[in-house]
Amino acid sequence: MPKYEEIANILRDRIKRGVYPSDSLLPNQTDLVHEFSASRMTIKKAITILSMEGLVYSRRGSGTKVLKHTFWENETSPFNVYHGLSKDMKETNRALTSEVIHFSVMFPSKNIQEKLSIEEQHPVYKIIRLRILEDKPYVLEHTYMPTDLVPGLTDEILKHSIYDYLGELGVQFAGAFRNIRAAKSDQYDQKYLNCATDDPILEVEQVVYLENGRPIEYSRSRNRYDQRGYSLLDVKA
Amino acid sequence: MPKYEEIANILRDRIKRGVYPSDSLLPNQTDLVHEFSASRMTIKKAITILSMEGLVYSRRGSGTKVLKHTFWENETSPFNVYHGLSKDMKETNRALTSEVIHFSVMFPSKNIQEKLSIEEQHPVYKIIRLRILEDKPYVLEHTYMPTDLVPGLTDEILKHSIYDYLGELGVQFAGAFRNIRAAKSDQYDQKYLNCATDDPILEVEQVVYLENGRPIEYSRSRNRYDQRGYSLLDVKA
DNA sequence: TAGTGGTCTAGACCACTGG
DNA sequence: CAGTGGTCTAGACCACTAG
Repeated sequence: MPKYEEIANILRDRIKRGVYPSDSLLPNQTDLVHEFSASRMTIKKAITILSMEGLVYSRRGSGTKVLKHTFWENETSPFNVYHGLSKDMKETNRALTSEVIHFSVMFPSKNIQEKLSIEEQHPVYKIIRLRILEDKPYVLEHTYMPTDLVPGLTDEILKHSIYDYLGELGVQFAGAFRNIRAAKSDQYDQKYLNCATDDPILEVEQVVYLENGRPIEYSRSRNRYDQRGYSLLDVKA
Repeated sequence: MPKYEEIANILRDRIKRGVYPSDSLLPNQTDLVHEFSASRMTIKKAITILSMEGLVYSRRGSGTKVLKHTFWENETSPFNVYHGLSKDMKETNRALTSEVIHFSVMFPSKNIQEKLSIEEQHPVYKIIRLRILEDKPYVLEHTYMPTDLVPGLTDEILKHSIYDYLGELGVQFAGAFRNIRAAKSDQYDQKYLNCATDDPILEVEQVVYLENGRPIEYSRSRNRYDQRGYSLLDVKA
């Protein structure tokens, strides 16, 4: 682990423990340089991390202030790259199971071709899974993945975690692009998510990219409106 | 403007013009050091910006690759800090008007007190505005702001842009925290957004923070589900 | 093994804040 | 004015990738 991350971890810990209380100032960077035997560039990098997390705010001339973070301190997700629902839930110790509703191989439609940047002859998996959280229907996921990027996908894997399997394959992610919107529930949603005809759906459309820039997943997640939201933190650059 | 931003701008421009095509490699950092007469740390910082924007991806040992960015290249919003709807729309040359439905001063409820980190005796503005985009109802905004942070707010200002006014006051923002969810439309929504009883709503709940860490705005934006979505880009750190 | 990007340093100068 | 954080440099070492 890089030194700047270690320092960021220590400082974050002090903030959470109240060693540096809300509205107080962090020690100035030169002091931190001495404490951690690091260069100022390194200290600065550590503080930048905390600043991206919304924990502190630095201003030229006046110092680095610890912000009140009550609003998001008990958020589960650290707003970072997607590792699949299974991992999310493991971290919070909530039982997640999956029911495979559909699993096939097909040639991609125009839309899927565009989203996954592939040609018409390039086969893809089509997967529909119902994710069940603590015995209640949670999300209905429609997923498309190029077959060559995920060799050996089986029904058994789908019942557990695709992302665990991708981890075993040594796949590395670069990032994801998402669109979030509200939608009316369709018959599929009503049947599997067990929702009323006038219940809305929170749809998250997502393309996940690999390190080499190739899209590995295009999916639409249909979430029960009363079970799932999306949180995000925007920090001035 | 810092040197690393200037360099990032030049590189971004070259990528968008196709001087560095998709899937090709950027010149290595030492070459860029010579071209821009900068240190490697500065070049690295410039590349980090592009990487945060999802334009390139760097890997130790193999170089920095230009990614395909067709999926989000025509996105309007650069996913950064909120500057108000008015500014968003000015940039895309779309006519936005506002109808002030409610404007009053009140003492905050428990919920508002928490969200704005203020006491019960601390008065706030309560504002309800209907934003109309190109003659069609777009968003119904319920907004609360501490009165002392926004002195001299008038009906006239609300008809145009709060954020323009805050700019005049010299207010500086630090960031925002948002929750996004789907919801059923209520009578208010139906009346002002002109939507059907079974039309869903995309609700964005938001707290905007100042540089000094004080929340300046708590709002709930009720968006017509067929007119507005939310896009975001997640990049591996 | 050669070439790449990631990290780190020590020191410098500057812009800004606040008394 | 003194003290703060923001930027920048030149050079160094290391981790990783690929031929």
